[in-house]
Amino acid sequence: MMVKDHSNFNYFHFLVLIHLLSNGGKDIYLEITSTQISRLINRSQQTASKLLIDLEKENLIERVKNKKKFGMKLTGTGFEILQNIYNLLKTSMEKSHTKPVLFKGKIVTGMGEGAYYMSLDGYKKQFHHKLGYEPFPGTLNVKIEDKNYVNSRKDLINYPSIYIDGFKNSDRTFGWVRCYPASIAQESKFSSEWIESQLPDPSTDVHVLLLERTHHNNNLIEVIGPLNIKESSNLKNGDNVVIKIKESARNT
Amino acid sequence: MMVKDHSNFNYFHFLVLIHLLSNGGKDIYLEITSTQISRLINRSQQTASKLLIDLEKENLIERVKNKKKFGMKLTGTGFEILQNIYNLLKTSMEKSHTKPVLFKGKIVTGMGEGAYYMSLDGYKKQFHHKLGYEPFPGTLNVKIEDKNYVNSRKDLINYPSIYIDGFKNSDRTFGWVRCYPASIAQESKFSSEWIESQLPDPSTDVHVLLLERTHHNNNLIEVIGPLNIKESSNLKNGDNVVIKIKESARNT
DNA sequence: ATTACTAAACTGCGAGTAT
DNA sequence: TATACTCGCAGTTTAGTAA
Repeated sequence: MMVKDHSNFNYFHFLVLIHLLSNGGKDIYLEITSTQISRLINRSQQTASKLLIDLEKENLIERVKNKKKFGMKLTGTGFEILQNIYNLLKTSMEKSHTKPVLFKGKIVTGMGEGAYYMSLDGYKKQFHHKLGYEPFPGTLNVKIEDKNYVNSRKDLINYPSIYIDGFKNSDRTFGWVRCYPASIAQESKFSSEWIESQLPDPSTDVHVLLLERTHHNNNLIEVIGPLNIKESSNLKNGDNVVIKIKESARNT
Repeated sequence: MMVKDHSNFNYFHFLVLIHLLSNGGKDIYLEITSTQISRLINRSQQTASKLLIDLEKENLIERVKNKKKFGMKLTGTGFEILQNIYNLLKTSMEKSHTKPVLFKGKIVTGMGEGAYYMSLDGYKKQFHHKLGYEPFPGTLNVKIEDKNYVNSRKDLINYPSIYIDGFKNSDRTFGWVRCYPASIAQESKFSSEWIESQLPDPSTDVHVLLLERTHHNNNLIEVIGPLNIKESSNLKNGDNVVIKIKESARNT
Protein backbone atom coordinates (compact mmCIF):
# COMPACT_ATOMS: atom_id res chain seq x y z
CA MET A 1 0.00 0.00 0.00
CA MET A 2 2.96 2.24 0.80
CA VAL A 3 1.25 5.62 0.82
CA LYS A 4 3.31 6.47 3.87
CA ASP A 5 2.71 5.64 7.44
CA HIS A 6 2.80 9.09 8.77
CA SER A 7 0.24 7.21 10.81
CA ASN A 8 -1.48 10.44 11.72
CA PHE A 9 -2.11 11.42 8.18
CA ASN A 10 -5.84 11.41 7.72
CA TYR A 11 -8.47 12.34 5.21
CA PHE A 12 -8.56 15.98 6.28
CA HIS A 13 -4.86 16.36 5.84
CA PHE A 14 -5.30 14.88 2.43
CA LEU A 15 -8.10 17.30 1.53
CA VAL A 16 -6.04 20.27 2.63
CA LEU A 17 -3.07 19.18 0.56
CA ILE A 18 -5.26 18.70 -2.49
CA HIS A 19 -6.80 22.08 -1.94
CA LEU A 20 -3.39 23.69 -1.86
CA LEU A 21 -2.28 21.83 -4.93
CA SER A 22 -5.31 22.72 -6.97
CA ASN A 23 -4.89 26.37 -6.16
CA GLY A 24 -1.31 26.50 -7.25
CA GLY A 25 0.16 25.96 -3.80
CA LYS A 26 2.90 23.84 -5.21
CA ASP A 27 4.73 26.92 -6.38
CA ILE A 28 3.22 29.94 -4.72
CA TYR A 29 2.33 30.93 -1.19
CA LEU A 30 -1.41 31.04 -0.88
CA GLU A 31 -3.11 33.15 1.72
CA ILE A 32 -5.55 30.76 3.29
CA THR A 33 -7.07 31.22 6.72
CA SER A 34 -7.94 28.46 9.13
CA THR A 35 -11.55 29.53 8.78
CA GLN A 36 -11.47 28.88 5.05
CA ILE A 37 -9.97 25.47 5.67
CA SER A 38 -12.60 24.78 8.29
CA ARG A 39 -15.32 25.38 5.74
CA LEU A 40 -13.55 23.14 3.28
CA ILE A 41 -13.45 20.18 5.63
CA ASN A 42 -16.64 20.96 7.49
CA ARG A 43 -15.02 21.28 10.89
CA SER A 44 -14.34 24.10 13.29
CA GLN A 45 -11.72 26.77 12.89
CA GLN A 46 -9.87 25.25 15.83
CA THR A 47 -9.67 21.89 14.20
CA ALA A 48 -8.52 23.43 10.96
CA SER A 49 -5.86 25.35 12.81
CA LYS A 50 -4.58 22.20 14.44
CA LEU A 51 -4.60 20.47 11.09
CA LEU A 52 -2.35 23.13 9.64
CA ILE A 53 -0.04 22.93 12.63
CA ASP A 54 0.16 19.16 12.12
CA LEU A 55 0.91 19.50 8.45
CA GLU A 56 3.61 22.03 9.20
CA LYS A 57 5.17 19.81 11.87
CA GLU A 58 5.15 16.88 9.49
CA ASN A 59 6.84 19.13 6.96
CA LEU A 60 4.10 18.72 4.40
CA ILE A 61 3.35 22.42 4.14
CA GLU A 62 5.39 25.53 4.73
CA ARG A 63 3.83 28.57 6.34
CA VAL A 64 4.90 32.18 6.58
CA LYS A 65 3.13 34.54 8.89
CA ASN A 66 2.51 37.78 7.16
CA LYS A 67 0.50 39.99 9.44
CA LYS A 68 -1.96 37.84 11.29
CA LYS A 69 -2.59 35.69 8.27
CA PHE A 70 -0.45 32.86 6.99
CA GLY A 71 0.77 32.30 3.48
CA MET A 72 1.32 28.63 2.80
CA LYS A 73 2.43 26.22 0.13
CA LEU A 74 3.19 22.55 -0.26
CA THR A 75 6.66 21.36 0.58
CA GLY A 76 8.44 18.90 -1.64
CA THR A 77 7.41 15.98 0.54
CA GLY A 78 3.86 17.29 0.71
CA PHE A 79 3.70 17.25 -3.05
CA GLU A 80 5.30 13.81 -3.19
CA ILE A 81 2.62 12.37 -0.96
CA LEU A 82 -0.05 13.61 -3.32
CA GLN A 83 1.91 12.25 -6.25
CA ASN A 84 2.16 8.85 -4.59
CA ILE A 85 -1.55 8.72 -3.97
CA TYR A 86 -2.17 9.89 -7.50
CA ASN A 87 0.11 7.25 -8.98
CA LEU A 88 -1.46 4.57 -6.84
CA LEU A 89 -4.92 5.57 -7.98
CA LYS A 90 -3.76 5.83 -11.55
CA THR A 91 -2.30 2.35 -11.71
CA SER A 92 -5.25 0.96 -9.80
CA MET A 93 -7.65 2.53 -12.26
CA GLU A 94 -5.67 1.19 -15.17
CA LYS A 95 -5.41 -2.28 -13.66
CA SER A 96 -9.11 -2.30 -12.90
CA HIS A 97 -9.86 -2.19 -16.60
CA THR A 98 -7.75 -5.19 -17.44
CA LYS A 99 -8.67 -7.54 -14.64
CA PRO A 100 -10.81 -10.28 -16.15
CA VAL A 101 -13.95 -11.65 -14.60
CA LEU A 102 -13.46 -15.32 -13.82
CA PHE A 103 -15.70 -18.21 -12.88
CA LYS A 104 -14.74 -21.60 -11.59
CA GLY A 105 -17.22 -24.43 -11.81
CA LYS A 106 -17.95 -27.97 -12.77
CA ILE A 107 -19.40 -29.28 -16.01
CA VAL A 108 -22.83 -30.78 -15.51
CA THR A 109 -25.23 -32.55 -17.85
CA GLY A 110 -28.20 -30.76 -19.30
CA MET A 111 -28.11 -30.30 -23.07
CA GLY A 112 -31.80 -30.80 -23.53
CA GLU A 113 -33.27 -27.37 -23.07
CA GLY A 114 -30.32 -25.47 -24.47
CA ALA A 115 -30.29 -27.50 -27.66
CA TYR A 116 -33.91 -26.66 -28.25
CA TYR A 117 -33.41 -22.93 -28.01
CA MET A 118 -30.28 -22.92 -30.11
CA SER A 119 -32.21 -24.55 -32.88
CA LEU A 120 -34.84 -21.81 -33.13
CA ASP A 121 -34.48 -19.73 -36.26
CA GLY A 122 -35.23 -16.51 -34.36
CA TYR A 123 -32.02 -16.99 -32.40
CA LYS A 124 -29.92 -18.95 -34.90
CA LYS A 125 -29.87 -16.15 -37.48
CA GLN A 126 -28.84 -13.54 -34.94
CA PHE A 127 -26.11 -15.74 -33.48
CA HIS A 128 -24.73 -16.29 -36.95
CA HIS A 129 -24.77 -12.60 -37.71
CA LYS A 130 -23.64 -11.16 -34.39
CA LEU A 131 -21.26 -13.83 -33.12
CA GLY A 132 -19.89 -14.81 -36.50
CA TYR A 133 -20.74 -18.47 -36.16
CA GLU A 134 -23.68 -20.77 -35.78
CA PRO A 135 -23.51 -22.32 -32.32
CA PHE A 136 -23.30 -26.04 -31.88
CA PRO A 137 -26.87 -27.03 -31.01
CA GLY A 138 -26.63 -27.49 -27.28
CA THR A 139 -25.18 -25.46 -24.43
CA LEU A 140 -22.47 -26.53 -22.07
CA ASN A 141 -23.64 -26.09 -18.51
CA VAL A 142 -21.21 -25.16 -15.81
CA LYS A 143 -22.31 -25.22 -12.21
CA ILE A 144 -20.69 -22.70 -9.88
CA GLU A 145 -20.65 -23.34 -6.16
CA ASP A 146 -18.66 -20.49 -4.71
CA LYS A 147 -20.97 -17.69 -3.62
CA ASN A 148 -18.53 -15.11 -4.92
CA TYR A 149 -18.88 -16.51 -8.41
CA VAL A 150 -22.62 -16.78 -8.09
CA ASN A 151 -22.66 -13.11 -7.27
CA SER A 152 -20.31 -12.16 -10.06
CA ARG A 153 -22.61 -14.04 -12.36
CA LYS A 154 -25.47 -11.76 -11.37
CA ASP A 155 -23.28 -8.75 -12.12
CA LEU A 156 -22.66 -9.87 -15.68
CA ILE A 157 -25.66 -7.84 -16.77
CA ASN A 158 -23.66 -4.68 -16.07
CA TYR A 159 -20.89 -5.54 -18.46
CA PRO A 160 -20.81 -4.96 -22.19
CA SER A 161 -22.39 -7.77 -24.12
CA ILE A 162 -23.56 -8.78 -27.55
CA TYR A 163 -27.30 -8.39 -27.50
CA ILE A 164 -29.60 -10.92 -29.16
CA ASP A 165 -33.15 -9.64 -29.52
CA GLY A 166 -36.11 -11.60 -28.29
CA PHE A 167 -38.90 -12.54 -30.71
CA LYS A 168 -42.23 -14.27 -30.79
CA ASN A 169 -43.68 -17.04 -32.88
CA SER A 170 -47.29 -18.19 -33.13
CA ASP A 171 -47.75 -19.38 -29.57
CA ARG A 172 -45.11 -17.77 -27.31
CA THR A 173 -42.45 -15.10 -26.84
CA PHE A 174 -38.75 -15.66 -26.38
CA GLY A 175 -36.65 -13.25 -24.30
CA TRP A 176 -33.41 -11.52 -25.16
CA VAL A 177 -30.04 -13.18 -24.76
CA ARG A 178 -26.82 -11.43 -23.82
CA CYS A 179 -23.59 -13.04 -25.02
CA TYR A 180 -20.24 -12.48 -23.31
CA PRO A 181 -17.11 -13.44 -25.22
CA ALA A 182 -15.14 -15.77 -22.97
CA SER A 183 -12.64 -18.54 -22.94
CA ILE A 184 -12.91 -21.83 -21.14
CA ALA A 185 -10.24 -24.24 -19.98
CA GLN A 186 -9.75 -27.06 -17.57
CA GLU A 187 -9.06 -25.66 -14.12
CA SER A 188 -5.75 -27.40 -13.58
CA LYS A 189 -4.48 -25.62 -16.66
CA PHE A 190 -4.63 -22.34 -14.81
CA SER A 191 -1.97 -21.50 -12.31
CA SER A 192 -3.08 -21.58 -8.70
CA GLU A 193 -3.58 -17.83 -8.42
CA TRP A 194 -6.78 -17.02 -10.17
CA ILE A 195 -5.83 -13.36 -10.33
CA GLU A 196 -3.49 -14.45 -13.11
CA SER A 197 -4.41 -12.65 -16.26
CA GLN A 198 -2.46 -14.75 -18.76
CA LEU A 199 -4.54 -17.08 -20.85
CA PRO A 200 -3.72 -20.75 -20.32
CA ASP A 201 -2.50 -22.30 -23.51
CA PRO A 202 -5.21 -24.78 -24.30
CA SER A 203 -8.28 -22.57 -23.93
CA THR A 204 -11.31 -22.40 -26.19
CA ASP A 205 -13.11 -19.30 -27.34
CA VAL A 206 -16.76 -19.41 -26.46
CA HIS A 207 -19.65 -17.19 -25.37
CA VAL A 208 -21.34 -17.16 -22.00
CA LEU A 209 -25.07 -16.57 -22.18
CA LEU A 210 -27.37 -14.55 -20.00
CA LEU A 211 -31.03 -15.20 -20.70
CA GLU A 212 -33.86 -12.77 -20.00
CA ARG A 213 -35.90 -15.51 -18.42
CA THR A 214 -33.69 -18.07 -16.78
CA HIS A 215 -35.19 -21.22 -15.40
CA HIS A 216 -32.32 -22.05 -13.12
CA ASN A 217 -30.70 -19.88 -10.48
CA ASN A 218 -27.52 -17.92 -10.79
CA ASN A 219 -25.42 -20.94 -10.00
CA LEU A 220 -25.46 -22.25 -13.55
CA ILE A 221 -23.59 -20.77 -16.48
CA GLU A 222 -24.53 -21.65 -20.03
CA VAL A 223 -21.78 -21.66 -22.60
CA ILE A 224 -21.99 -21.90 -26.38
CA GLY A 225 -19.40 -22.26 -29.07
CA PRO A 226 -19.08 -23.11 -32.75
CA LEU A 227 -18.26 -26.75 -31.99
CA ASN A 228 -19.25 -29.29 -29.39
CA ILE A 229 -17.18 -27.87 -26.58
CA LYS A 230 -16.83 -31.11 -24.69
CA GLU A 231 -15.41 -32.83 -27.73
CA SER A 232 -13.24 -30.07 -29.08
CA SER A 233 -11.82 -29.21 -25.67
CA ASN A 234 -11.64 -32.74 -24.40
CA LEU A 235 -13.84 -32.05 -21.40
CA LYS A 236 -16.31 -34.35 -19.72
CA ASN A 237 -19.03 -34.10 -17.12
CA GLY A 238 -17.65 -33.47 -13.66
CA ASP A 239 -14.54 -31.70 -14.91
CA ASN A 240 -13.63 -28.49 -13.14
CA VAL A 241 -13.30 -25.60 -15.54
CA VAL A 242 -12.41 -21.94 -15.46
CA ILE A 243 -14.28 -19.44 -17.58
CA LYS A 244 -12.77 -16.07 -18.26
CA ILE A 245 -14.92 -13.25 -19.57
CA LYS A 246 -13.15 -11.16 -22.18
CA GLU A 247 -13.20 -7.39 -21.91
CA SER A 248 -14.09 -6.69 -25.50
CA ALA A 249 -17.75 -6.75 -26.44
CA ARG A 250 -18.94 -3.34 -27.57
CA ASN A 251 -22.70 -3.63 -27.79
CA THR A 252 -25.35 -2.66 -25.25
CA MET B 1 -14.08 20.36 -3.24
CA MET B 2 -17.03 18.08 -3.84
CA VAL B 3 -15.45 14.72 -3.11
CA LYS B 4 -18.62 13.80 -1.25
CA ASP B 5 -19.68 14.73 2.19
CA HIS B 6 -20.47 11.31 3.40
CA SER B 7 -19.00 13.19 6.30
CA ASN B 8 -17.91 9.95 7.88
CA PHE B 9 -15.76 8.97 4.99
CA ASN B 10 -12.21 8.98 6.23
CA TYR B 11 -8.74 8.07 5.15
CA PHE B 12 -9.12 4.45 6.17
CA HIS B 13 -12.23 4.04 4.11
CA PHE B 14 -10.33 5.54 1.27
CA LEU B 15 -7.41 3.15 1.70
CA VAL B 16 -9.69 0.15 1.77
CA LEU B 17 -11.44 1.22 -1.41
CA ILE B 18 -8.11 1.74 -3.16
CA HIS B 19 -6.96 -1.64 -1.98
CA LEU B 20 -10.03 -3.27 -3.44
CA LEU B 21 -9.68 -1.40 -6.69
CA SER B 22 -6.03 -2.25 -7.15
CA ASN B 23 -6.76 -5.91 -6.64
CA GLY B 24 -9.47 -6.05 -9.22
CA GLY B 25 -12.32 -5.54 -6.80
CA LYS B 26 -14.17 -3.43 -9.28
CA ASP B 27 -15.29 -6.50 -11.15
CA ILE B 28 -14.68 -9.53 -9.00
CA TYR B 29 -15.44 -10.53 -5.45
CA LEU B 30 -12.22 -10.61 -3.50
CA GLU B 31 -11.84 -12.74 -0.42
CA ILE B 32 -10.35 -10.33 2.07
CA THR B 33 -10.50 -10.77 5.83
CA SER B 34 -10.82 -8.04 8.38
CA THR B 35 -7.41 -9.08 9.69
CA GLN B 36 -5.82 -8.40 6.32
CA ILE B 37 -7.47 -5.01 6.23
CA SER B 38 -6.31 -4.32 9.76
CA ARG B 39 -2.71 -4.87 8.71
CA LEU B 40 -3.24 -2.64 5.72
CA ILE B 41 -4.40 0.29 7.78
CA ASN B 42 -2.39 -0.45 10.89
CA ARG B 43 -5.37 -0.79 13.19
CA SER B 44 -7.01 -3.64 15.03
CA GLN B 45 -9.11 -6.34 13.46
CA GLN B 46 -12.12 -4.89 15.25
CA THR B 47 -11.60 -1.50 13.71
CA ALA B 48 -11.18 -3.03 10.30
CA SER B 49 -14.38 -4.98 10.79
CA LYS B 50 -16.29 -1.85 11.68
CA LEU B 51 -14.79 -0.09 8.69
CA LEU B 52 -16.12 -2.77 6.37
CA ILE B 53 -19.51 -2.60 8.02
CA ASP B 54 -19.51 1.17 7.49
CA LEU B 55 -18.54 0.83 3.87
CA GLU B 56 -21.27 -1.70 3.32
CA LYS B 57 -23.87 0.50 5.02
CA GLU B 58 -22.82 3.43 2.89
CA ASN B 59 -23.18 1.20 -0.14
CA LEU B 60 -19.59 1.63 -1.20
CA ILE B 61 -18.77 -2.06 -1.09
CA GLU B 62 -20.82 -5.18 -1.49
CA ARG B 63 -20.13 -8.21 0.64
CA VAL B 64 -21.20 -11.83 0.35
CA LYS B 65 -20.61 -14.19 3.22
CA ASN B 66 -19.26 -17.42 1.91
CA LYS B 67 -18.45 -19.64 4.82
CA LYS B 68 -17.06 -17.52 7.58
CA LYS B 69 -15.16 -15.29 5.18
CA PHE B 70 -16.55 -12.48 3.11
CA GLY B 71 -16.10 -11.92 -0.57
CA MET B 72 -16.32 -8.24 -1.42
CA LYS B 73 -16.14 -5.83 -4.30
CA LEU B 74 -16.65 -2.15 -4.96
CA THR B 75 -20.14 -0.99 -5.78
CA GLY B 76 -20.75 1.47 -8.54
CA THR B 77 -20.82 4.38 -6.12
CA GLY B 78 -17.70 3.07 -4.39
CA PHE B 79 -15.90 3.14 -7.68
CA GLU B 80 -17.28 6.57 -8.51
CA ILE B 81 -15.88 8.01 -5.30
CA LEU B 82 -12.43 6.80 -6.23
CA GLN B 83 -12.89 8.15 -9.72
CA ASN B 84 -13.87 11.55 -8.35
CA ILE B 85 -10.82 11.69 -6.13
CA TYR B 86 -8.70 10.53 -9.01
CA ASN B 87 -10.06 13.17 -11.34
CA LEU B 88 -9.62 15.85 -8.71
CA LEU B 89 -6.01 14.85 -8.19
CA LYS B 90 -5.45 14.60 -11.91
CA THR B 91 -6.70 18.08 -12.67
CA SER B 92 -4.90 19.47 -9.64
CA MET B 93 -1.67 17.90 -10.80
CA GLU B 94 -2.15 19.28 -14.26
CA LYS B 95 -3.06 22.73 -13.00
CA SER B 96 -0.06 22.73 -10.70
CA HIS B 97 2.23 22.62 -13.69
CA THR B 98 0.70 25.59 -15.38
CA LYS B 99 0.22 27.94 -12.45
CA PRO B 100 2.81 30.67 -12.86
CA VAL B 101 4.90 32.06 -10.08
CA LEU B 102 4.07 35.73 -9.60
CA PHE B 103 5.62 38.64 -7.77
CA LYS B 104 4.13 42.01 -7.08
CA GLY B 105 6.39 44.86 -6.20
CA LYS B 106 7.42 48.44 -6.75
CA ILE B 107 10.12 49.77 -9.03
CA VAL B 108 12.95 51.33 -7.07
CA THR B 109 16.10 53.14 -8.10
CA GLY B 110 19.45 51.41 -8.10
CA MET B 111 21.03 50.96 -11.49
CA GLY B 112 24.54 51.50 -10.31
CA GLU B 113 25.72 48.12 -9.20
CA GLY B 114 23.74 46.17 -11.74
CA ALA B 115 25.08 48.19 -14.61
CA TYR B 116 28.59 47.43 -13.52
CA TYR B 117 28.10 43.67 -13.49
CA MET B 118 26.25 43.60 -16.78
CA SER B 119 29.17 45.29 -18.42
CA LEU B 120 31.66 42.59 -17.45
CA ASP B 121 32.77 40.50 -20.40
CA GLY B 122 32.62 37.29 -18.35
CA TYR B 123 28.87 37.71 -18.01
CA LYS B 124 28.09 39.64 -21.19
CA LYS B 125 29.23 36.84 -23.51
CA GLN B 126 27.23 34.21 -21.70
CA PHE B 127 24.11 36.36 -21.62
CA HIS B 128 24.39 36.89 -25.32
CA HIS B 129 24.82 33.21 -25.96
CA LYS B 130 22.36 31.75 -23.48
CA LEU B 131 19.62 34.37 -23.43
CA GLY B 132 19.86 35.32 -27.07
CA TYR B 133 20.43 38.99 -26.43
CA GLU B 134 22.86 41.35 -24.80
CA PRO B 135 21.14 42.89 -21.79
CA PHE B 136 20.70 46.59 -21.50
CA PRO B 137 23.50 47.65 -19.15
CA GLY B 138 21.60 48.09 -15.91
CA THR B 139 19.10 46.07 -13.98
CA LEU B 140 15.61 47.10 -13.09
CA ASN B 141 15.10 46.67 -9.37
CA VAL B 142 11.72 45.69 -8.01
CA LYS B 143 11.11 45.76 -4.30
CA ILE B 144 8.68 43.21 -2.91
CA GLU B 145 6.99 43.84 0.40
CA ASP B 146 4.65 40.93 0.85
CA LYS B 147 6.28 38.17 2.86
CA ASN B 148 4.72 35.56 0.63
CA TYR B 149 6.54 36.99 -2.36
CA VAL B 150 9.75 37.31 -0.43
CA ASN B 151 9.47 33.63 0.35
CA SER B 152 8.61 32.66 -3.19
CA ARG B 153 11.64 34.57 -4.25
CA LYS B 154 13.82 32.35 -2.07
CA ASP B 155 12.27 29.30 -3.68
CA LEU B 156 13.23 30.42 -7.16
CA ILE B 157 16.43 28.44 -6.79
CA ASN B 158 14.37 25.25 -7.02
CA TYR B 159 12.94 26.07 -10.41
CA PRO B 160 14.54 25.48 -13.79
CA SER B 161 16.76 28.33 -14.83
CA ILE B 162 19.30 29.37 -17.38
CA TYR B 163 22.62 29.05 -15.66
CA ILE B 164 25.37 31.61 -16.14
CA ASP B 165 28.76 30.40 -14.88
CA GLY B 166 30.83 32.42 -12.47
CA PHE B 167 34.37 33.40 -13.38
CA LYS B 168 37.37 35.21 -12.00
CA ASN B 169 39.56 37.99 -13.27
CA SER B 170 42.88 39.21 -11.89
CA ASP B 171 41.67 40.39 -8.50
CA ARG B 172 38.35 38.73 -7.65
CA THR B 173 35.80 36.01 -8.38
CA PHE B 174 32.27 36.50 -9.62
CA GLY B 175 29.51 34.06 -8.69
CA TRP B 176 27.02 32.29 -10.89
CA VAL B 177 23.80 33.89 -12.04
CA ARG B 178 20.53 32.08 -12.61
CA CYS B 179 18.15 33.62 -15.13
CA TYR B 180 14.41 33.02 -15.09
CA PRO B 181 12.42 33.92 -18.18
CA ALA B 182 9.63 36.20 -17.07
CA SER B 183 7.32 38.94 -18.17
CA ILE B 184 6.71 42.22 -16.45
CA ALA B 185 3.76 44.58 -16.60
CA GLN B 186 2.19 47.39 -14.67
CA GLU B 187 0.05 45.99 -11.89
CA SER B 188 -3.17 47.66 -12.91
CA LYS B 189 -2.93 45.89 -16.21
CA PHE B 190 -3.57 42.58 -14.43
CA SER B 191 -7.06 41.72 -13.35
CA SER B 192 -7.61 41.83 -9.63
CA GLU B 193 -7.26 38.09 -9.15
CA TRP B 194 -3.59 37.32 -9.31
CA ILE B 195 -4.32 33.65 -9.83
CA GLU B 196 -5.20 34.71 -13.35
CA SER B 197 -2.95 32.90 -15.77
CA GLN B 198 -3.62 34.97 -18.86
CA LEU B 199 -0.86 37.33 -19.87
CA PRO B 200 -1.87 40.97 -19.79
CA ASP B 201 -1.59 42.52 -23.19
CA PRO B 202 1.15 45.04 -22.73
CA SER B 203 3.78 42.90 -21.01
CA THR B 204 7.49 42.79 -21.68
CA ASP B 205 9.67 39.69 -21.91
CA VAL B 206 12.57 39.88 -19.50
CA HIS B 207 14.70 37.71 -17.23
CA VAL B 208 14.72 37.71 -13.45
CA LEU B 209 18.16 37.18 -11.95
CA LEU B 210 19.27 35.19 -8.96
CA LEU B 211 22.86 35.90 -7.96
CA GLU B 212 25.11 33.52 -6.05
CA ARG B 213 26.19 36.28 -3.78
CA THR B 214 23.45 38.79 -3.31
CA HIS B 215 24.11 41.98 -1.46
CA HIS B 216 20.53 42.76 -0.67
CA ASN B 217 17.95 40.57 0.98
CA ASN B 218 15.27 38.57 -0.68
CA ASN B 219 13.01 41.54 -0.92
CA LEU B 220 14.60 42.86 -4.09
CA ILE B 221 14.23 41.34 -7.54
CA GLU B 222 16.64 42.26 -10.31
CA VAL B 223 15.32 42.23 -13.82
CA ILE B 224 17.16 42.47 -17.11
CA GLY B 225 16.02 42.76 -20.69
CA PRO B 226 17.35 43.61 -24.13
CA LEU B 227 16.23 47.22 -23.84
CA ASN B 228 15.92 49.77 -21.10
CA ILE B 229 12.84 48.31 -19.48
CA LYS B 230 11.63 51.57 -17.97
CA GLU B 231 11.67 53.26 -21.33
CA SER B 232 10.36 50.46 -23.46
CA SER B 233 7.58 49.59 -21.05
CA ASN B 234 6.81 53.12 -20.03
CA LEU B 235 7.47 52.48 -16.35
CA LYS B 236 8.92 54.81 -13.77
CA ASN B 237 10.20 54.61 -10.22
CA GLY B 238 7.44 53.92 -7.73
CA ASP B 239 5.24 52.10 -10.22
CA ASN B 240 3.69 48.89 -9.00
CA VAL B 241 4.51 46.00 -11.28
CA VAL B 242 3.74 42.31 -11.59
CA ILE B 243 6.40 39.86 -12.64
CA LYS B 244 5.40 36.46 -13.90
CA ILE B 245 7.96 33.69 -14.11
CA LYS B 246 7.56 31.54 -17.21
CA GLU B 247 7.56 27.80 -16.92
CA SER B 248 9.94 27.10 -19.74
CA ALA B 249 13.65 27.24 -18.98
CA ARG B 250 15.27 23.87 -19.41
CA ASN B 251 18.74 24.22 -17.95
CA THR B 252 20.03 23.27 -14.51
C1' DA C 1 -10.41 -19.88 11.36
C1' DT C 2 -13.61 -16.18 10.78
C1' DT C 3 -16.84 -11.66 12.11
C1' DA C 4 -18.45 -8.49 15.26
C1' DC C 5 -20.49 -7.38 19.92
C1' DT C 6 -19.72 -4.75 24.41
C1' DA C 7 -17.32 -1.93 27.48
C1' DA C 8 -13.35 0.49 28.68
C1' DA C 9 -9.56 3.38 27.09
C1' DC C 10 -8.16 6.74 24.20
C1' DT C 11 -8.11 10.44 20.71
C1' DG C 12 -9.74 14.27 18.54
C1' DC C 13 -13.30 17.89 17.98
C1' DG C 14 -14.96 22.28 19.28
C1' DA C 15 -16.54 26.00 22.82
C1' DG C 16 -14.47 29.34 25.26
C1' DT C 17 -10.98 32.27 25.27
C1' DA C 18 -6.16 34.58 25.07
C1' DT C 19 -3.21 36.83 22.08
C1' DT D 1 -9.98 40.62 12.17
C1' DA D 2 -6.16 36.47 12.65
C1' DT D 3 -4.11 31.86 15.16
C1' DA D 4 -4.05 28.60 18.63
C1' DC D 5 -4.32 27.24 23.61
C1' DT D 6 -7.04 24.40 27.33
C1' DC D 7 -10.31 21.20 28.60
C1' DG D 8 -14.74 18.63 28.65
C1' DC D 9 -17.30 15.62 25.94
C1' DA D 10 -18.30 12.70 22.05
C1' DG D 11 -16.80 9.60 18.95
C1' DT D 12 -13.12 5.85 17.83
C1' DT D 13 -10.25 2.24 18.82
C1' DT D 14 -9.25 -1.84 20.99
C1' DA D 15 -9.22 -5.87 24.37
C1' DG D 16 -11.96 -9.43 25.61
C1' DT D 17 -14.99 -12.48 24.06
C1' DA D 18 -19.14 -14.79 21.78
C1' DA D 19 -20.86 -16.99 17.86
